Amino acid sequence: MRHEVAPLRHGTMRERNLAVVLGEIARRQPVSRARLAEATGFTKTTVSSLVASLAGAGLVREDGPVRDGERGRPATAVSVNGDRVAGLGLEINVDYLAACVLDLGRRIRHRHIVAADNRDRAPERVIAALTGLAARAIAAAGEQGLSVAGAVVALPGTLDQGGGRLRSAPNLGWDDVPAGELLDAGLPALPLAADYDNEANLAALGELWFGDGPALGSYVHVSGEIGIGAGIVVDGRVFRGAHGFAGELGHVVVEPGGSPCACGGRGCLEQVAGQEAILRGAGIAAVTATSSASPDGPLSALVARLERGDERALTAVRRAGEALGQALATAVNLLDPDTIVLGGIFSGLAPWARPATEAALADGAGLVRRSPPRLTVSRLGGDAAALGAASLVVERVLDDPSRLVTRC
Amino acid sequence: MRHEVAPLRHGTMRERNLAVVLGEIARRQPVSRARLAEATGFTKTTVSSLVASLAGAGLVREDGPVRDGERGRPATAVSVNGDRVAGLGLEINVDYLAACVLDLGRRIRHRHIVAADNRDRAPERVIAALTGLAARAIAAAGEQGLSVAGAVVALPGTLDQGGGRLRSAPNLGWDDVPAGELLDAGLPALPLAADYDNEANLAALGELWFGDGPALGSYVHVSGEIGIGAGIVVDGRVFRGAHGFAGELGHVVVEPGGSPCACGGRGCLEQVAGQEAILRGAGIAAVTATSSASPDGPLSALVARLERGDERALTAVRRAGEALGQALATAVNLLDPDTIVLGGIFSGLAPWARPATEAALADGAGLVRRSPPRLTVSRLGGDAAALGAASLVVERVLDDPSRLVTRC
DNA sequence: TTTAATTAGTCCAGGTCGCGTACGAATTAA
DNA sequence: TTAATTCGTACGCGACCTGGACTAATTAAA
Repeated sequence: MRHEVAPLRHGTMRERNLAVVLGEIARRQPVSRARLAEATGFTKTTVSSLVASLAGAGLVREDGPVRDGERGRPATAVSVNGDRVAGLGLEINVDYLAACVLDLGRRIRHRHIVAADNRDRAPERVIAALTGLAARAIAAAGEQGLSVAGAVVALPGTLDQGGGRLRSAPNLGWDDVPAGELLDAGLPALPLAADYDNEANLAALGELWFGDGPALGSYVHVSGEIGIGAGIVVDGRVFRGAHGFAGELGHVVVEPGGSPCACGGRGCLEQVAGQEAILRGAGIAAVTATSSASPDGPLSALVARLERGDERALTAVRRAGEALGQALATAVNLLDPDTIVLGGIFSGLAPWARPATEAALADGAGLVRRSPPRLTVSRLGGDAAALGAASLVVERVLDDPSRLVTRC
Repeated sequence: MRHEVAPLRHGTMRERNLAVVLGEIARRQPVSRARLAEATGFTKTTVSSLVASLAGAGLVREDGPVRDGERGRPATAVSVNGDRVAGLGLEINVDYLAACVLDLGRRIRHRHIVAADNRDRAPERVIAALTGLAARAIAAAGEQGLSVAGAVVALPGTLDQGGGRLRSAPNLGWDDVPAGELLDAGLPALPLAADYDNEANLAALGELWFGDGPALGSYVHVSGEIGIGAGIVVDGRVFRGAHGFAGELGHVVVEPGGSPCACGGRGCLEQVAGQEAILRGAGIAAVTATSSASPDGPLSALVARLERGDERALTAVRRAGEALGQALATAVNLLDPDTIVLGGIFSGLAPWARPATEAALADGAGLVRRSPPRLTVSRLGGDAAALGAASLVVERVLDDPSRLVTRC
């Protein structure tokens, strides 16, 4: 099975070269055409032509003359134009909906989170609520002179590759919902087709652009919520496996023969370190659909107990951290990342869980590599996936601006 | 961190298009230029020009007229020329050296395995022996009119990305050996630079071209020897992780708190299902460097006991199979492959180990995906990695023939 | 047997796009 | 004011794909 290689004609060449120059501008802005020519290897002529196309599409802007070196004619700096094109990120999660708009400079231009218990609500109604949010976001963007190029939607469950069909979302109580179709029907037409992805994958991308950034290298981002997922990012791209189900960290077995899990296995990580398991272990009543109207009610109760030194809570959280470290050690042996990022509930519990996680990680992923990977804690809030989704739109535009450049 | 996108000039376009046409020829051979034009979307003119370049380099051959449809002028079929260019695969392993030559049609033109206990032998001497094998292989290819385009070397240990520095090869007793440099010095100059990779990765590729082929989809290939490694192949390409250490299946923990492992952990898969552990469990004396002059001496002893129904041996092998299944379930949850391929010692032990492996796999990797991946057993012999290495050279030529095409 | 239809491959003009050199523009140093 | 330096553009060139016309080789029908 060979990786499909597409025929290259002049048009494709131009498209790719637009992306090359735009990428270089994004990386070095503000930057002169002369520097771009040096950096890319193109001639100044070619750079000028490409920049002109990009400027025509509003993707790039001239910033006026800038003295670069000591002598000679001053350069006209070119930068990514953050005031014309934007990306829309949407998220459906268990207890909220979120939308955010990012301009091409990845500045947040609009951000709206609506608390709402979506468990066992009809998918159609939830999706209608989301498209409403989307319409308001697009309008808000418009008021700032931004036109939205495309949207990506984060969904909390396993998706069929491509179509955006939500195969199962246990925490939502949804099963085999054609979320992609429903959303395609409800969203306005945009230059780029809408895309759908797992919440864990997009939260991981959010970390790349709004967390520690490129310093992360290749990393595994744990998004612990009621379930535990992991987004695997290699070289700036999400690793999805053959069918898009890669990164199911929650069902790595950490206690062979342990308590049964809904997945059919026994001793899965989720049974030890999932939100419900931790709360149960800490002696806090399990959350029911009705009792959790306030988003992190039970979690803040847990944190309160931890802060006051409650032994039972500490033990439960430490055990969860240890189990997480064991599962992560396995992931490190198989995936060899530079960094592990703890997100979701684990970022809030990190002060108490992290030592155990780090110890277990060092234990299990020691000598094969030189050293275990760095362990960092996410500083992102609940809508990390929406941010990641919007970032993905921005990345798509930067990676292939040709869709927005008028052919001449 | 954006994926580096290289500027595209006319030359690059031509290079890529040569690869497109050559790939299509390889996929459909024998095939007419007219069909190629349809399949690729190029005009007939362009196809003719590209085919002429490829033919000039000896990569492709005209096969004479062939009646394709019912009416009309008969086509001249074009095929990959298997008689001019070849790839060389080399392998250093614990108890043998191997070389093989593959023509562009992936037919084996030369194959030589030399049994030799390389444990604790000086790296320089082993590498000198291998370059001797290589010289003979290149000569044998020459006698058949084949010129060797490049070589890939399989090494049994963890490698630094790129340079071919062997960081550690515990089963060889080698530590931080500049294998790449030594081999570069000893091998004759070839059009393509020599490359180095882990034995497990290359054995996995061997499976792709000499085992079940594309039907495997994305897969994890287990190469159990004294250590246990896994080659992860997604979309026809090896997944290496950030530093090239991905796929260390042997150090996945299957018995938390179990027996200590050289890696610093406890209860690693290798401690339960590695060759030494199985032999110990079956009551067969552990292998020492001197006692294993005959390659699979102790293993065939084990198989003999299994065939005669020895309880102790059966128990050890079943336990190993079960542990392997547990580790693989974890790998499935994280990597989401289509298929698992059992290679190395596990292919010989499959009749006894497989049921336990399959059960454990189904247990741990059940409901998150629709079903656990297919489990198959490799039919390849010991030099799977050498075959994979030579295949990789062939794949490189097919993926980028421009190096061999004389610029005009 | 001739004629029309059909399919394969080549030839030649044309268009796109990057390359290279030359040149004008804008600025600093002498 | 003049020379040096650097930036960006203009214009001709060459690489390479496109498209239509043309030749070649064969089958089906008249």
